[in-house]
Amino acid sequence: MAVLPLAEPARTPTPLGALLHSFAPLSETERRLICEGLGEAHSHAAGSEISAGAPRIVMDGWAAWARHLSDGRRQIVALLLPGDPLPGGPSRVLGMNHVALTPVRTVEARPLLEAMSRTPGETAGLALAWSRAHDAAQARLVAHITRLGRLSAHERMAHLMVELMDRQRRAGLARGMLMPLPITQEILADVLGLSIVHVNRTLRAMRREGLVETRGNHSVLIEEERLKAIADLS
Amino acid sequence: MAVLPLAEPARTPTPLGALLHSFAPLSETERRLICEGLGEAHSHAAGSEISAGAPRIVMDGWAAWARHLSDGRRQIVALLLPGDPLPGGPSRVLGMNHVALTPVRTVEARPLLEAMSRTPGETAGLALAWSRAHDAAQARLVAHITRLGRLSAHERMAHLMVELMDRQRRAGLARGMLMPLPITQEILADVLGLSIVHVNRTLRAMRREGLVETRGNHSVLIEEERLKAIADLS
DNA sequence: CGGGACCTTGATTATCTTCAATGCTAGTGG
DNA sequence: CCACTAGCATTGAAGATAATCAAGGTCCCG
Repeated sequence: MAVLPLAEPARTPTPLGALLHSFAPLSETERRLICEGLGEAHSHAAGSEISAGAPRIVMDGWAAWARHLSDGRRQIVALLLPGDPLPGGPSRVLGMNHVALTPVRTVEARPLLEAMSRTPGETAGLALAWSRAHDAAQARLVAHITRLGRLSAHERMAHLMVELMDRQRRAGLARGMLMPLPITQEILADVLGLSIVHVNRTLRAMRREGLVETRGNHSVLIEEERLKAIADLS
Repeated sequence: MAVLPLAEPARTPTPLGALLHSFAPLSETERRLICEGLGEAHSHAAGSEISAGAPRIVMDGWAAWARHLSDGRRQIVALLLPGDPLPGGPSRVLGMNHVALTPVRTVEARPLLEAMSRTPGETAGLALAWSRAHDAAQARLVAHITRLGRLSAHERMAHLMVELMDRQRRAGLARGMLMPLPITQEILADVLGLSIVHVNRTLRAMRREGLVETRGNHSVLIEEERLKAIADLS
């Protein structure tokens, strides 16, 4: 049996690298840039607010972009998974803020962005991937609007599960039909615009139908094709 | 009585000019550019789809950015009012499309965009206004998510009325508390994620409370402050 | 072992949709 | 001028969906 070649150092593919690579093929140079050309890291406790003066990237854990109403209601506008950028600028506009949903580790994105603008010739693929990732984030906002406006609770849940599977598969975080889901039902409720009780009942019904299956430590196994059918996705 | 000075030709302020001016003060050169530097015009019949290969600007009438589900349900993601840009690129992504809700007149935006990149020195204010208008559109998407996810039917309607008043006031289309509302209740339902019947009942209740008052030809008079209070807006 | 965070469940109520008519108004062709 | 039609608004009744209220239950951790 041949010994596996070790000349190529085992480069642990980070979620950011995998995610960008899923949007456009990256050269060796670009992949190295993604692994090494990142700024200062920072850890955020679960539940803490992430003040984003400069653009950062989520490396580990889940965060969210949320809006609070004065009576305590909360709507999560977007979930931020490993590999996703945290918009850097006017986050405070309209009562929006970033929250760490689990313990989160982020890094500064500026060095990467500067490298991209400094040597555009060598980072064309990276720029394309970055731009496509941005478009995908925009498309997710639009999908979220449709989900909240026109889908029932079951459909919303199915739709979200499919979205999360796609995103985590791109980032190399899902294996087969199994993916992390490290958030509470209360957070799911704030994403889906439902009450926590109704999220619980919806999940119970879906478990009974064999659509999702909780697998210990904050992971779920999903029946992707059936969920897609329910969510009216191709 | 002094004769009004006529040296300055009466420049009818277009909605586009007024809207951009509301985001950043514009020089005389910039205002002239907005009036004269626009591309080919096109009319679209009510109900027709607007295929946007190149970026265009709505000059008159209301359009929408909509997504259709396979069973006929429809969600309007954004309303496009006079002065608003129609995103030019990947509109077909994810089953999205542009629809004229009333008879609509649009013009090509390219000449204006080219003028901005050709003479950046003379169009700094215009560029700032354009960028802020873009940010505002993004903020509206986020507000729409919160509206659909966490507000009741009454709150949604109030919130939308306040948004439409603000937008039309900026574009010079509202006078006092009176603004155009040239869309059917069915379209309102597709914006707000409600059934047409419930929109009707919600409007009736709001009329009875004196919050809105229909004024003939597709116009409404609103009690802005009370609506803001209902919608949890400052 | 106690406490806290999270999940689960039943009972009740509120909100919203669906179904089915009816009315209203403007445009159309005889 | 007048039926006639189409599109839109309105309303009642019934039913589905989701929220709220109120208890437990489970699990982990100090």
